[in-house]
Amino acid sequence: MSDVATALLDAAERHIRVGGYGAFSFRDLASEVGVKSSTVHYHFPTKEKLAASVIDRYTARVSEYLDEMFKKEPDPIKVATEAFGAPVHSKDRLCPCVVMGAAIFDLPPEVSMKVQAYYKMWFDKLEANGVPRDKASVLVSTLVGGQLMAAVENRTDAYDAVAKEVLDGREAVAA
Amino acid sequence: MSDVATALLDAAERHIRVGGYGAFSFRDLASEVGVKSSTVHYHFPTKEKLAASVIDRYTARVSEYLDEMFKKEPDPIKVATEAFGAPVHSKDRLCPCVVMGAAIFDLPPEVSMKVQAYYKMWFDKLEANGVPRDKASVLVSTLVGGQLMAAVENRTDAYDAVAKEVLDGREAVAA
DNA sequence: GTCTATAATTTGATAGAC
DNA sequence: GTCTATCAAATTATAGAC
Repeated sequence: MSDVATALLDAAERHIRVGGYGAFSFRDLASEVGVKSSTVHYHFPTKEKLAASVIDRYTARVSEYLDEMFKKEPDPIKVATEAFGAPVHSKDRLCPCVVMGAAIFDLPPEVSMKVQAYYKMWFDKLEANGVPRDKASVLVSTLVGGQLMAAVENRTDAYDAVAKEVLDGREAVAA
Repeated sequence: MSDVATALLDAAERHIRVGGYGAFSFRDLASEVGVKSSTVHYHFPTKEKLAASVIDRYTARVSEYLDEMFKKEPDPIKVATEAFGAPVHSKDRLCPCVVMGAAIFDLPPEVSMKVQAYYKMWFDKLEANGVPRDKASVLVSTLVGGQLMAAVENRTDAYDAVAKEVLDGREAVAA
């Protein structure tokens, strides 16, 4: 992957985190990276492929991050609450798959499949670490909602409250 | 409110539920209602005002619905899980304020304020029915996430599982 | 209130030179 | 690989006739 292609994916991911698939144009990315829009088309033939590449790369990155986390922290609930909290506590604020997930029925097919694959990655990873599929679905839903509401309310601690509730509930079950 | 204006709001709301603010144009609405795009501008001067009117009307509708519900059902958790479940179990599938909330930083100011006002309405209504503000925030987050993930997974029961968890948790706390 | 017509801009995408 | 130049289409919005 060339430096330009990487920079284009970075720029696209930033825009997607803010407003989803419709929130960037080839010219936006080009001007931010310092090339022309035809150069973007050289690296990514269509917008659909570009967005799919963004989510693909993002999924791989989070997957690796989770593998690292699980080596140090055996509690999957703690890992999940921290992972979904990371964008909230940074300037990114929202996961690209939360923003795009809300408009899943409006996405080009390749992109919606990649978004679904991101969540499947999560469910597989949680299952491999002892969380049954149905519990994983509820857990991810809760943290996704926390992320979204922290953005809407513009309060980091709206997410933290959800995370605390999840962690307390786990202890209650474990006890 | 004229019949045409109402039909335009209906059409806009349908599109927003699928893909948010960017998912419709004046021509889309016009052709669906059977008028020309300039007629849409007669009723709503700008797209921002139109979207704001959609959310305004939606908030008022849900507010009335909640008042009705609370007359028959005193348990606010049950009311909330049913209310957020309604779009999931219909062809609407997503609340317009869930879709738009995910892209809150990308919305025109008037629209993002209306979306925030929708959630404030929820918090006020829950507080008036005995749910403290911080608990309300966690509850709404969880149900919003359930709605979003039911769409992503394309399974109604992804929401139902979240709703069940919320209801079971309430009983545990109440016990 | 609704129409025709159009302005001004932006969009995704392509052809072809270098 | 990157550029200039361009296309065809779509967008929000306005002016003015009826």
